[in-house]
Amino acid sequence: MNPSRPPAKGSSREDILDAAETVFAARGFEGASMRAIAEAAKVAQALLHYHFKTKEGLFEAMFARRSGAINRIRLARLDVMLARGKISVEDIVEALLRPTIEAGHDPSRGGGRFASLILAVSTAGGDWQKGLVARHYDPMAERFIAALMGALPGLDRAHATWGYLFIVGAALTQMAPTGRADRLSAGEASDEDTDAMLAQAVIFASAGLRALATVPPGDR
Amino acid sequence: MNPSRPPAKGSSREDILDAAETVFAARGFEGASMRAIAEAAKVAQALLHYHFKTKEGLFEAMFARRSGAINRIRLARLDVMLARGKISVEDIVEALLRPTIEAGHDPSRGGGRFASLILAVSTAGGDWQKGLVARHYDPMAERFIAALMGALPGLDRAHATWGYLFIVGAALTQMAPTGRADRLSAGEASDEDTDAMLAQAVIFASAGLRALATVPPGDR
DNA sequence: GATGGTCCTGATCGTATGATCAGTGAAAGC
DNA sequence: GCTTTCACTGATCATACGATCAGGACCATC
Repeated sequence: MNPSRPPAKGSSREDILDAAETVFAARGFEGASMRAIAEAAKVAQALLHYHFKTKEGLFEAMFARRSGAINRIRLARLDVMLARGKISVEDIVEALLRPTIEAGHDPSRGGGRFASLILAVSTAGGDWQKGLVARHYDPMAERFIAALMGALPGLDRAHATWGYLFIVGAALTQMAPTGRADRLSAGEASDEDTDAMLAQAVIFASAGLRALATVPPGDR
Repeated sequence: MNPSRPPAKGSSREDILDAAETVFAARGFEGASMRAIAEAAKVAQALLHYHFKTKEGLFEAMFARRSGAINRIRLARLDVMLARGKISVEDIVEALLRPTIEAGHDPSRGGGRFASLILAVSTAGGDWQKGLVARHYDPMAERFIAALMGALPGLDRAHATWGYLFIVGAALTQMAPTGRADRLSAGEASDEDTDAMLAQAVIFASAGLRALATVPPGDR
């Protein structure tokens, strides 16, 4: 019954991570079951525990793999721009947002489902989930916040932080294809068209940042 | 053991909804158990099924109660402003965001935890959860989108929809007290200070909206 | 050709879950 | 005073969960 050739070495581990990504994104951490992931990966359930020990271990491995890939691209883009000298806010925002959208390594759909996962993790109450975000995203976030302050004189640390968080929140919530944009706009906007969404997000966020950078005398 | 006076009639039903709000917000839909909710409400677990039939029924009842209360306030504020004539974008954004923050009816903490819940529901993949958002939020959303278009000539339906969604996404993700703002800003911003956050959000969002309203000739 | 290691499986464990049901006590209606 | 209705409970059900375990297949190395 087993195919005579075992496939490329170590492939089942990646298969599990792929399946975990799909199932976790669709049903959340608690909603996803090890059985469903194993079935999606077409391996025995015990193999998940063999590779990742616990459900949390599997989740973190999957989370680290994908977020690491995205953040490497983000920082690479940022470094290229910084090396070139003067940067526009638009460039920074685009470097921050586009890699997440393009992160879908399955050809069919972009990284929208992973976006919901980040969102769920980053707004969750649990300490473990907070730790995940802190470990895997904070270092990258600090570099982008610094870059924003560099590009916009007048933007202090507090405002740059709020700006960064607003941008990520605004964009992340729109990456999952929920069909809500289509519904509310009577079809004139669509969350399937991630490129159009990103273009609007860049305009929206950049203007918002510039406004935060020019707070009048009495701010708070 | 039972107190001789049964408390104010129908109070245990509200107690259950209160407890459900707390537990669902802290652990998510799948992570929350009927047992934990019953314990928090200090009633027998079977009573939850007596009042709400299923776990989904309980969730929807709790969701409807809280979102209804928030949206009533939102729309009331909007109507007052519309009746007064000219409206600023800032007013609309504030009318949209502040009620959610102030929605905490427990004195200790604001509606931050409920914000995570909306977020989880609105980005979830399940059809049932999409339906929840559509039923309980879309009518209110459409009125605010229309108001935005009224206040900003040049803002068409598609852009107003994106703007609305960006605003809600940006603000909602910052309402849950995760401590992330404090961390990233080295203490100069805090997500405990929801008033400061809201002030920044209004500045950020209003500028973003104005930018979306003044898209040059070649848009997309 | 035995040994050891790695990848992988089927069967099974204890537990926690959502849901159901028969029944209790008290108020309301007649 | 009897019955009906309502709010509520403790006990229990079937199921699905995460995790574990003993072992099998394969492939090196000696």
